[in-house]
Amino acid sequence: MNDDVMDLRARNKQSTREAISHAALRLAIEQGPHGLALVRVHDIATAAGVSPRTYNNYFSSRAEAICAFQADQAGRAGQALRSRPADEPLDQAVIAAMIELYTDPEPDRAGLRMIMSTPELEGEALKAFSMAEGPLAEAIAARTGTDPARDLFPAVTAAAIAGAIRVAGRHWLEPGTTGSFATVLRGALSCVVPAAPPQAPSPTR
Amino acid sequence: MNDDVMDLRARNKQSTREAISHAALRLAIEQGPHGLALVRVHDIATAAGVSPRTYNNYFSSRAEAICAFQADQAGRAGQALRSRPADEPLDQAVIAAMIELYTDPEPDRAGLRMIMSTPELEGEALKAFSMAEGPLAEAIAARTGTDPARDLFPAVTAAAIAGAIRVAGRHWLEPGTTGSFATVLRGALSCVVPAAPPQAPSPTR
DNA sequence: GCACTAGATGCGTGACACGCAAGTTGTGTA
DNA sequence: TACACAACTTGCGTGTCACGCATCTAGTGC
Repeated sequence: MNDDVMDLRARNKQSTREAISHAALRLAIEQGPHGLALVRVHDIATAAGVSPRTYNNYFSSRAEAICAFQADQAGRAGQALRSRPADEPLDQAVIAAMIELYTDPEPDRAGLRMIMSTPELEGEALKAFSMAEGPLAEAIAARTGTDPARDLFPAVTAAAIAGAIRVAGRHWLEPGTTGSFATVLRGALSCVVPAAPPQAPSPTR
Repeated sequence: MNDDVMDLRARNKQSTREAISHAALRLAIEQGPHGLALVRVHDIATAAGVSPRTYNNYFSSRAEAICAFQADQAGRAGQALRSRPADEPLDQAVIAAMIELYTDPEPDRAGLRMIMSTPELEGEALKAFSMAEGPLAEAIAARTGTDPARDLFPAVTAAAIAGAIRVAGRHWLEPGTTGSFATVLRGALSCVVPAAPPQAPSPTR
């Protein structure tokens, strides 16, 4: 996709981006879901070692900065699915790919709880998860030999996968839930991902 | 749910809310997806016949006001599913209920395009669609006799349904798509909603 | 008819996103 | 190595916004 060897510029850019989003998430966690308003842009920028103006060059809202990690991770979903062997059934490939992507390492409970149970972050969190949908749909279409422009199956399945991951996360955060995130995720995904697309493609036009 | 007879206060409140959200959506459509920033709070309030301060008593952001109709509609999804006969298979009930909810009347293309293809509105639009999930999950659990606290099936399916509706909307807006929204919606939903929950409930703990 | 309460409005404040222009640091070339 | 160019950072100024608070208005119930 892109060179393993990035420019110094690109690497600096990447690392300040990570510094900002990491600082934003850390400060948000410190204040908790009810004190989000207390996390000022100035604090995030200072904690990341940049000026407030630079923070705004990278993110146009606090929510975006806080959820950047989730968004980046979701953006890798398509690639994760493509890396599975082509002869694997769709459901098994999806489950294996998503478990690898989302449990290596096991998610940080505090961070996940922050972005998933803070009303002000809800929209941005949904946006982050939905970033997986486009690439996922393409990967599904490629794997199943369906034409995404004519058949809704890839896009719908991608949306269902993103939704299942979200639901799994929410459930995993509930008090009393034992078991690894991988187990929960497998259970959620197996509810909605078929082994193969339906024979009669859904008509679209 | 609530009395058919609302008091005058409640009716006024409801109509003010609708006036504001309607004005917000109308002005947004006038400016188009690329001119959203030109829609000022003051304009919305004036168009709705209230003061800017009152606008803020109802909505805490322009996006929220613009997407209020979608959010309200999504909030009725659970009720729509419950109104289907109890002996109908899950998939047929869901499809019938969602088609009734979302095609009576046929959606307004301009409005739907506005909220679904404007980046600044994306988060709020996703939030609006996701408002269907909670009630839908409860209705699904009730219909299938599953315990939502122990089985992920209802919540995952609800999320998949919301996602399918979203994808159907996006597809229906694409140029070159003929056919009613009902047709597209049926095709999308039939990709992910099973006739019955899987025999072995997904383990959750 | 009257006291009470929910909602509407005006004002003031703190924060934020972003355009602009200047300064700083990395890159490719002679 | 030196230099010209491009990318990135920063400070400043501006317009907008969300919201707390106090006040006024209109609907409700006795």
